[in-house]
Amino acid sequence: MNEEGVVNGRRKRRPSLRDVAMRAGVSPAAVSKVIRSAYGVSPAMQQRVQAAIDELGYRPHTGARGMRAQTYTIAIGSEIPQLGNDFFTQVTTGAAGELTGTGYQLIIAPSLDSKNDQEVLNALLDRQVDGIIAISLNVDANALEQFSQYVPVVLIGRHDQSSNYDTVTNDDEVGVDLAMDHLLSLGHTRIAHLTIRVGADTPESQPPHALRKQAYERRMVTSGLHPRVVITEPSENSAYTAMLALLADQVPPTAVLAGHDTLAIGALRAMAERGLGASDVSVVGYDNIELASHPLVSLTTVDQYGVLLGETAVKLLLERIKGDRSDPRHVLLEPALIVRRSTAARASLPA
Amino acid sequence: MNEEGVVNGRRKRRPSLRDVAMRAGVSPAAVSKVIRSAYGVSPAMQQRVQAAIDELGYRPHTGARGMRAQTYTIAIGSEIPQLGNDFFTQVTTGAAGELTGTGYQLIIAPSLDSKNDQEVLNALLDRQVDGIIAISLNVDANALEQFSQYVPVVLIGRHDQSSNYDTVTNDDEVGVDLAMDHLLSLGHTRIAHLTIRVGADTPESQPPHALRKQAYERRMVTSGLHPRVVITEPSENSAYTAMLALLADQVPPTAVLAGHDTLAIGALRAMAERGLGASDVSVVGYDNIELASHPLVSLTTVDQYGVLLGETAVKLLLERIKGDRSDPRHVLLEPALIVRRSTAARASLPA
DNA sequence: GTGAAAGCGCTAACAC
DNA sequence: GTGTTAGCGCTTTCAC
Repeated sequence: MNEEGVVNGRRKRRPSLRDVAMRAGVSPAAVSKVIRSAYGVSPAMQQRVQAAIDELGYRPHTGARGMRAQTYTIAIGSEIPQLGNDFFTQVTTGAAGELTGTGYQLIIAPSLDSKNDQEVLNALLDRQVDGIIAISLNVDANALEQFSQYVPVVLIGRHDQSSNYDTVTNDDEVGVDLAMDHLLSLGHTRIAHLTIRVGADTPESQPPHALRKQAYERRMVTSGLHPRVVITEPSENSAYTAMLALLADQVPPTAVLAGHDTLAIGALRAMAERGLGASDVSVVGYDNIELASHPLVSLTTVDQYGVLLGETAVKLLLERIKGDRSDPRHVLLEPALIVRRSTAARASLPA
Repeated sequence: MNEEGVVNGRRKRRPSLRDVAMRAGVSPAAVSKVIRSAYGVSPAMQQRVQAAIDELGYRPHTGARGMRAQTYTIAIGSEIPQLGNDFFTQVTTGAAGELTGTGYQLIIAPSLDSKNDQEVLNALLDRQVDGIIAISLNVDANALEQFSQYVPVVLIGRHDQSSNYDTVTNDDEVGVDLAMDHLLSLGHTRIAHLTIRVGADTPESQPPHALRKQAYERRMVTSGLHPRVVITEPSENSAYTAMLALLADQVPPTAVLAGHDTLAIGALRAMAERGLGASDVSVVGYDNIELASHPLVSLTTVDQYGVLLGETAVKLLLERIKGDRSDPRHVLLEPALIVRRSTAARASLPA
């Protein structure tokens, strides 16, 4: 079990390109060409080299490669709490799927908290990744402009209008409209919006929650209704508390549009405690997290198609990496409304 | 916005150690010593070099570093579906926390499916990571022995008894005993075990689900009861279907011990549809995923303390990396039972 | 089509 | 204490 293995902590060296060249009796340059399947190698040479590679079990050293060329590594930067988010898994699945067979390896660089978000991107630059996908990172547009000078960057979920990096987002306006259409058609008029505080952002960096709020307000006004926005912390518990307050109001809403599913689920909990159902107060979320589909929750919500977002992000990166494109793309994908049991026609009891 | 920026796809080069040396008017070796805070640098030298580093915004090139020394990168290898698992997030949080301030960066290398699990580890070797934490990967003990000849490896959640790599696991036997104690004390006797198929493993590689099943069977037998094992696919939906079948049985169980929380939650869904509660059939899960604590679910479950597992794994890796240790460690941590509302005393209705 | 040689950015061994 | 040198593993001219 230990022959040639680890001897008092000293570790094995892997065969290098030189080793392969010597074994095959050819030059290092020839081997390099073969592993890159570059032009100018005879079939015979290809054979000999490949044989040596197989015999030695040779694999290229990514770090060394990265010094002259690429590392064949695409990275997703995100915060650790996001990892548990179903939306994140969807994006990752899409990205990994799109990369299969390309020779690129996907890695995820998690940041412990928002203070380290920028540092994580730096760590990726240090490691010479070929492309970066950033998701819900607390990094402003200026910093992203800087990063994108060194490596192609795609931002997911934010509507920045940068000329140096690309963005892929769902169309929050459409998503909100779908949700509002649904609630209005069910006869609701007192529709409140539960959302989170959004930092003072430049117009460059439009976080989704700001857009959703604007879309909500616009739609309420054009429908001749009064917007009612409730700000809460981004936790289920805060939403729960906020909803309790709303329900205790003199004129409580008959429907709630939540900024995202976690808030919606907090609201549902408050309703459950008060013994209220969907015909009393209808609730719509945003994101279609896994819990939303659970029969005990059954939340009507907007699905952003995370897998598609991930696939698209990778496509954009590969275009830039190959040099096929240098002008920015800002892709907007259509979301869909998933109707479940948390919404129902308005009960015609009170005025 | 574009001065010195990206010009038709060509990207900026970052300052190198040489650039810093020239700027400070010293030798590259001196700069190298400063950034590694090695011995033999005068305070004056340290000052000059640091100033140049700050002015240029210099950061070391990880790939180049890795050619002679380390990459200061620790990697977690896992399958994508696991990312959404709260247990995974816990482990990652623990690992990242333990690494803060050490200069090491944590990355996650996700494998799209179990066929690629070994390939992901190879990709990490190619990238010269300094240590690997493997979680629920479909890689046998032999392969891990091979990998651990090149880089320190810690396996989480499996009870392999390798002499070359370390393991950190919760004590599945204790966990099952805690759950069984609880169910037995509530008066349950017809206790079924819902679990997933486990590959034909060598005795070397004991996957947790095999151990949990064995512990369950042993405990049933020593209690004079008949074990009843139901195998299902590892999805909530399969568990749901399996549970429906169980409930339709002539003599349905009064309690179910699930191999993990997702199975338990599937079982709960089946019960909810049949209008059954905890006093009809009590359900215990394993892992304490976030959803388990949700008031609408409230699942009694075994908590493996994922954060602690992650911290421990990193400690073991750092010991090996520093060369402090070369003999294997196999750490077993005590889990705890979290009692919630999915378990209750057995209703004394039917015989 | 193939090989020799230089160099990517860094560290380690050794002069000074 | 500081600088010089060689070389890690690879790619890339550029001769041949």
